[in-house]
Amino acid sequence: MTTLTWQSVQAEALRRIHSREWPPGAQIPNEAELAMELGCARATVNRALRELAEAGLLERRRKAGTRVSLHPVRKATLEIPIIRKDIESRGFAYGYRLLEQREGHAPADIQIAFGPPMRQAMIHVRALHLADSAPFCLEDRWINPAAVPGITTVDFAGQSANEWLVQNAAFSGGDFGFGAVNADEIAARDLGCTPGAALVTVERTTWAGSLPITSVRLSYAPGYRMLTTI
Amino acid sequence: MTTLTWQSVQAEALRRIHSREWPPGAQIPNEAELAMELGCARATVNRALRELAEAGLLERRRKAGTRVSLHPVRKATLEIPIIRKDIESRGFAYGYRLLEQREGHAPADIQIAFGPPMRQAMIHVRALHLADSAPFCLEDRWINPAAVPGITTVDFAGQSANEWLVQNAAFSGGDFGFGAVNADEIAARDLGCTPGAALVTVERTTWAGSLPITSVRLSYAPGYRMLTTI
DNA sequence: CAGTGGTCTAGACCACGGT
DNA sequence: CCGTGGTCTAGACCACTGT
Repeated sequence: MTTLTWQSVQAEALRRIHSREWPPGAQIPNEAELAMELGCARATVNRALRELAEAGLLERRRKAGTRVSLHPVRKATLEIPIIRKDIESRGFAYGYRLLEQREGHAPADIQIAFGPPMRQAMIHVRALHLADSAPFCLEDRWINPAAVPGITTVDFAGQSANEWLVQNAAFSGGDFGFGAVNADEIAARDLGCTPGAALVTVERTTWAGSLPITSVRLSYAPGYRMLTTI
Repeated sequence: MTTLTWQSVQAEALRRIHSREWPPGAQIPNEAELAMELGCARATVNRALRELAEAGLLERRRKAGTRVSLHPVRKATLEIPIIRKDIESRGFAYGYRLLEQREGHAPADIQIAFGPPMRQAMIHVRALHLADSAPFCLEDRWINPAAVPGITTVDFAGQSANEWLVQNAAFSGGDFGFGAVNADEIAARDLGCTPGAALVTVERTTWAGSLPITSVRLSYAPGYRMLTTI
């Protein structure tokens, strides 16, 4: 007998879901029964179904068993690469230009994102990422110097704050937001687009435990799209 | 002795990564060694490290062992709820209005998204999703009737195509993209915003195997943001 | 209380891919 | 070749939760 892989068990479960053999809302056999029916160990069934549950196709609860989701919440995983990698993977040459680096006090919306008011001056960095010499992405970043010792002496003219922080500041997690804005005069000038153009914006605040490290807002040149599969 | 959970093994691994005990780029002990050191089974170590590898923090290769990623590609998971659920979870009352439903031939960009040219007429649906009676999201959808038998007789005035399809068309996967556009005259009128306003757009094409089912473009009213954590 | 999923274990075999 | 991760198995105990 050929031993089943968890992938084949998962494929069989997907087939039954798609064929309506297990219709939406229905309860499916429990792990022990499936293992016996398919001829594999329960752990294999568990591995297969666990992933489907994580993907939102199944809902599992102890004692209540496993059901096919009525309203599957599709989950798309976005990869958040370093901007340089993003540009290079699109087949362009990467370029970088520091626009501004100074200390100052963050505007209210950044302070709110950081939670407790930061009394210390923060570091403000504005930079432009280029793809084949064309503006690709405008970076507007605030860094909490208290979270990153030694940062006040770093010059971000040669290396982007993005990459420096990845290598020098261990972070444990972050918030991530995504939206659209009309380019203001300054962004339009830096990105070489018309004022009012619709820009994709990505905002990210990263933390080391409960200590905010940095908050960055990326504005992408018009036409930028993020792609993934579900 | 208390048995370790895979979560605690994972937490210990994360601690070593964040503390630079396992610095970026370094090779870490193999599974058998870690299992012995921590006092658990190798399968437990495997489960813990596999998830970290999936998250992009570790890179694992047979024979070569496991290394801490130099440039961790953070992966953010976006949940793609049914629009009604999205609106309700934001605390608004959901409303829906069908704007247009007819048969016709899709524009070139949709046909390209669908791959092989669709010779049969497709169904075009335009609808508006409302949050507390205010326009929230404009839906522009093309449906392949060959993939969804019986759809030509469905009236989407009462139920959104979104929900009808979820319940009646099994799909196996899809492409997902999002970007930003300036509202054109029509979108501005339907969404009640000014022409030129920056709108978040989500485009999704879903498939049943290799058969395209539907391609939808959602344009969200100004101010919409998608949020997640990494 | 009892059924179900969640997890751990010890051992085994195998696939991949550096060397 | 052979070390390493990937996976399967059979059995066990436990945590949660519906009844």
